[in-house]
Amino acid sequence: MERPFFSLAKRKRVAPIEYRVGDIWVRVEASPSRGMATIWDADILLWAGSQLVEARAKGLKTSPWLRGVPHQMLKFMGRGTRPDDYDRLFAALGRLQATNVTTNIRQGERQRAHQFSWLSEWERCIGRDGTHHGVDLVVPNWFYSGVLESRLILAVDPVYFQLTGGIERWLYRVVRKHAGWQGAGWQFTLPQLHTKSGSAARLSDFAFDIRQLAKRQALPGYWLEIFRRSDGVDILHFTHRSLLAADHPGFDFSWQFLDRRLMEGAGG
DNA sequence: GAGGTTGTGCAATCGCAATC
DNA sequence: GATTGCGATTGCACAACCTC
Repeated sequence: MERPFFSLAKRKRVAPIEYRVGDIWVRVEASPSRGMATIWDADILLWAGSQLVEARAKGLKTSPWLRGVPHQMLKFMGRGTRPDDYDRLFAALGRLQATNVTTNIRQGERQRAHQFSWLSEWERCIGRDGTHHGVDLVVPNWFYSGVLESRLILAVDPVYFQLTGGIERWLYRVVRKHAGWQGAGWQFTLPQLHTKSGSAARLSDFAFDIRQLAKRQALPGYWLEIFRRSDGVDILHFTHRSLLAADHPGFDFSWQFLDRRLMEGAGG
């Protein structure tokens, strides 16, 4: 998810994402009518993954076929339950099904292209009397096996659903993956982050947004700092708050307990 | 000319009260 | 508890301007 698989914009995006770093490449193509799946649409995949993990934990039989109640799905994702929210949920399902991803990530030792949609299919279940019985959806086999075999979906962090900005959400995923429990934290140049994000914004706009996030310390549990390298390139450095020096203004030991609980939840 | 900052448009999202 | 209506707010993308 740290790769540019989703649009970070809330507006409809049709322009494809092209990403290539070293041997790894990703191309995401959107349906002209529906637009590209967004990072908010990806919440549905988190819901699907959590349903599969929960069912397995209860010893229930699982399959790529899932049935969801829209109201419960919206609650899970921390959304409202207004008519607009239901419409957005169905629009999101459409975008996930219509967005086409081609990549060579997760191909093991072989280098070959893998093409897929985020959802194989979905449909609203409406009875003869017009009553709604939820939503049926089928997740792709790679997603299904990835969730059950290799824990593709990490613990669903409630903090994540509270992040409203697309760049915020994406950066939080990057920071959680890379900073983790690294004592010295982790860092990327802003051009690197811009490329990784697939953002349609200009580098200068993107850099401005990142600076604002660092200024606001917008990522819960992590301390963000920006400094300029000798060659003039800006660097974003991030560290888990509980790993900062005790006299550091961003030090907060309480985050250690919260994140440990989340990680234990992920690990089972 | 490149990169940074500010302002604007507009779709998406939110807050809250009312209604079913 | 779930759904609806509506005004307010938010935030992404873009353009214009500024600074170096």
